[in-house]
Amino acid sequence: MFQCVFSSSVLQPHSTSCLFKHLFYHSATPASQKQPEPIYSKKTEIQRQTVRAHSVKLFIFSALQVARQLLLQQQQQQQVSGLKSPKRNDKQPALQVPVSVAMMTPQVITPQQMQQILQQQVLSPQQLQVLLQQQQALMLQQQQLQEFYKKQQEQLQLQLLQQQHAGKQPKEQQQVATQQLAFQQQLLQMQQLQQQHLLSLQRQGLLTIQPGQPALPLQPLAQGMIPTELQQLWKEVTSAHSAEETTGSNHSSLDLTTTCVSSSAPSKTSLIMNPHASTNGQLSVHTPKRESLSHEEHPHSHPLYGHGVCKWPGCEAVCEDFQSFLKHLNSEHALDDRSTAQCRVQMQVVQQLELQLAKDKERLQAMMTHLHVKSTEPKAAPQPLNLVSSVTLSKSASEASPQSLPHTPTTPTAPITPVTQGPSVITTTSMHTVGPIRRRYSDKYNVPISSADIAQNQEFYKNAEVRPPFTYASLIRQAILESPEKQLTLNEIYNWFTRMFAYFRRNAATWKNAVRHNLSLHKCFVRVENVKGAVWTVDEVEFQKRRPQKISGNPSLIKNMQTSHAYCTPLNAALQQASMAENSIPLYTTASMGNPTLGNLASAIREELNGAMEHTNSNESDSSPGRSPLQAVHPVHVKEEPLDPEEAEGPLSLVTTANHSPDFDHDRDYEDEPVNEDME
DNA sequence: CATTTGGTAAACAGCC
DNA sequence: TGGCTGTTTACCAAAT
Repeated sequence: MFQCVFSSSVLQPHSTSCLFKHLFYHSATPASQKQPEPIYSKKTEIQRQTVRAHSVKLFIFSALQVARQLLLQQQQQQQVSGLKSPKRNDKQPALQVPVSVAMMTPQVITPQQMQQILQQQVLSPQQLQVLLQQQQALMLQQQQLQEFYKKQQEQLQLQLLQQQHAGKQPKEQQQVATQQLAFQQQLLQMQQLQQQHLLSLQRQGLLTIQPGQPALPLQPLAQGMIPTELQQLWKEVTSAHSAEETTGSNHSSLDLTTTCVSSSAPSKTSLIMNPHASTNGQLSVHTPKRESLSHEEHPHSHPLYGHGVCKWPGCEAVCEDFQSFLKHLNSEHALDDRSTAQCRVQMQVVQQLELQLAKDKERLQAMMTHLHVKSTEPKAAPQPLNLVSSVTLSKSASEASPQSLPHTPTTPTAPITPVTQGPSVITTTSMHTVGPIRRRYSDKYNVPISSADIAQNQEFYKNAEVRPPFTYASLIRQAILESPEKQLTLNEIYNWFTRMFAYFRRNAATWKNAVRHNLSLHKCFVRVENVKGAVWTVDEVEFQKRRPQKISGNPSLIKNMQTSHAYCTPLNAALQQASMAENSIPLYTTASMGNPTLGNLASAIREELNGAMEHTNSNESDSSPGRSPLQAVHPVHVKEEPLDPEEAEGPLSLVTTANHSPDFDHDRDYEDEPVNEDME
C-alpha cells in the first residue's frame, strides 16, 4: 500500500513503480485544464499557474517552518526546566504529578494561527488541506502522548509504592544530584545557544515570536518575501535543528551563502546575501549572525518568561520582573519530582514533534528531490561564458571548491559580479508578459542566453505552465546540445520539449509543427542521415549567423548593464516575485546542501542532492556560478565587439556532456496525448 | 513605415 | 489508410 503524500495528492498507487509514475505526473502534469486555449489567449491562466507555483513552493517552506517553530519552543521549555537521565527518572519517586492539560498539548496550530492562515489568501485549498492534515497528525500525537503519559504515571505510582517499602538510599540520591547539576549546566549552554538563535530570527523580522504562541511564519512569507528572505529562512530552518543538536557547533549555520561566497567569512554572509536589504525595511537593520548575539545583550530574555508571566508549562504565574521570575522559577520549579515529571512530558512532546518534523522534512526533501534534482540532471548546458565565470569565480567562489557551488541567480555571488543582469530580468519579463511574448529574448543576444537561461530556469518551466521566452530555434538547439551525442531525432526533440517545459505538454500539434517548421527553416539545423533514420544536429556557426547584428547598441541592454550592477538592488516587486519563483527551489536545494547537519534523514537526501549537483557541475565544468545567461552575454556587450561565434560561444558548442545521463531519455509520457488534439 | 524575425497554420510529399 | 517526418508557403505580430 503506497500513498503519495505529495502535497494534497490523494492517489494511492499500489506499487512503487506506480508511485513513481504518479510522481512523475506531479512533475509533468500541469494539473487541471483540458481546455484547448489558443496559445496567446491564456495570459490569465498562465499567471494563475505561476501564482500556484509560487504558493506551493512557499507552502512547503512554510509548513516546515511552522513545525520547526513549534519544535523550537517545545525544546526550549524542556531544556530550561532541566533534564534527567532516564535512569534517574526511573528511580525517581513519583508523586502525584499534576501535569496540566496545557502541558500535554503540543502547540499544534491554534485557532488564531488558523485564522491567520486563512487570512493569508494566498493559501490554496490544497495548502489548507495539507495544513489540516498536519494538524490532525499533531493531534494524533497528542493523544498518543496522553496515553503514554497515563501509562507512565501508573508505572511511577507503582514504583513509588515499592520504594516506600524499600526505603531510600541517600548516597545514591546525592550521586544523582551531582549528575543533574552537570547536566543542567550543559543544558543551560544549549539553551543560551537556542536563545541567541531565536533572537536573531526575531531581529531579522522573519519570525515574530510572540510569547504566547509560536510565530506563524506564513505571514511574512505570504506577504511577498523576497528570495533573500526565503534564503535566510531556509537557512534557519535547516541549520537551527542541527545547531540545537550539536551543542555549540555553529559551523552548521554555514548555509549556502557562506558556502557560495566564502567559506572563511561567515560574518559577511548575510550582508552579501542580503542585497535586497535596502528594499525591505525588515532587513535593513539586519543582524548578521545569531552567533554574534550574546546572551548578555538580552539578560532578561528567558524562554520561560514572557510578558510578565511564567511560561513554565501549566504555570502562568505572574512575575512582575525578571528577578521575581527567577525567584519564582527557583522556588516553584525547582528540581523536584513535579518539575521532573513535567519535564519528562515535555520531552516526549518534543520528541514527537521532532519526529514529525523529521517526517515532514523527509517529505519535503523527497518533493524537492523529485521536482528539482531530477531536473538538474540532463544538463549539459553549454557554457557560453568562460569570461564571466572566471570573473565570478575568482571573486567569490575561488576559495571554496567550485564544485560545491550550485548557484542560483540570487546567489550572493551575483551581486558581486559587476556586469550582470540576466536571467531574472529576462525571465521576469517573460513572466509578466507571459502570453504572447514571443521570441527575441533568447535569441536576440544569441544563444548563450537561451542555453544558460533555459538550464537555469529549468525547474521553473518544468513545472509552471508558462511559455518559455525562448524561440523554438533556441530550444531546439538547446535540446540537441544537451544530448550526449549532440544530435537528436525529431521525436527526441519533442520529448525534450515536453520533459523540460510544462507548457509544451499541451497543444502538441501546434508546437510540434513549429519545431518541424523551424528545423526545416533554419539552416543552422542540419539533418543527418543515420543508420536508424535521421537525426538533427546544430550548425553552431550558422546559428550565430542568424543574428549578425550587434546588440551593443541596444539601449535596453545597456540599461540592463547599468542596472545590473545593482543586481542586488531593489528589484521592483514584480521582479522579486518572479525571481523568487524561479529560484526558490534551487535555493532550497542549495541551502539544504550547505547544511551539514540536517539529521539522520538528511544524509541520505543530501547524498542524493550532492550527487545530482556534482553531476550538474561536472557537466557544466566551467560553468559560471550563476549560470546567468546575461553573464554569458555580457562579455560580448562590454567589449562591444562583433559577435564572434568562436569567442562568444566557443565552449558552448564544444562542451560535451560526456557523462550526461538523462533519466528520461525515453519517456514518452506526453507524446501526442489526446488532450492535444484540441487546438485550433 | 519598411524590413526582419518569429510563431502559427496548413498544404503537401515521402515513408513506414 | 493513417501517422510521422520533413518541406514549403502564407499570414500575422512584434521588434528593429
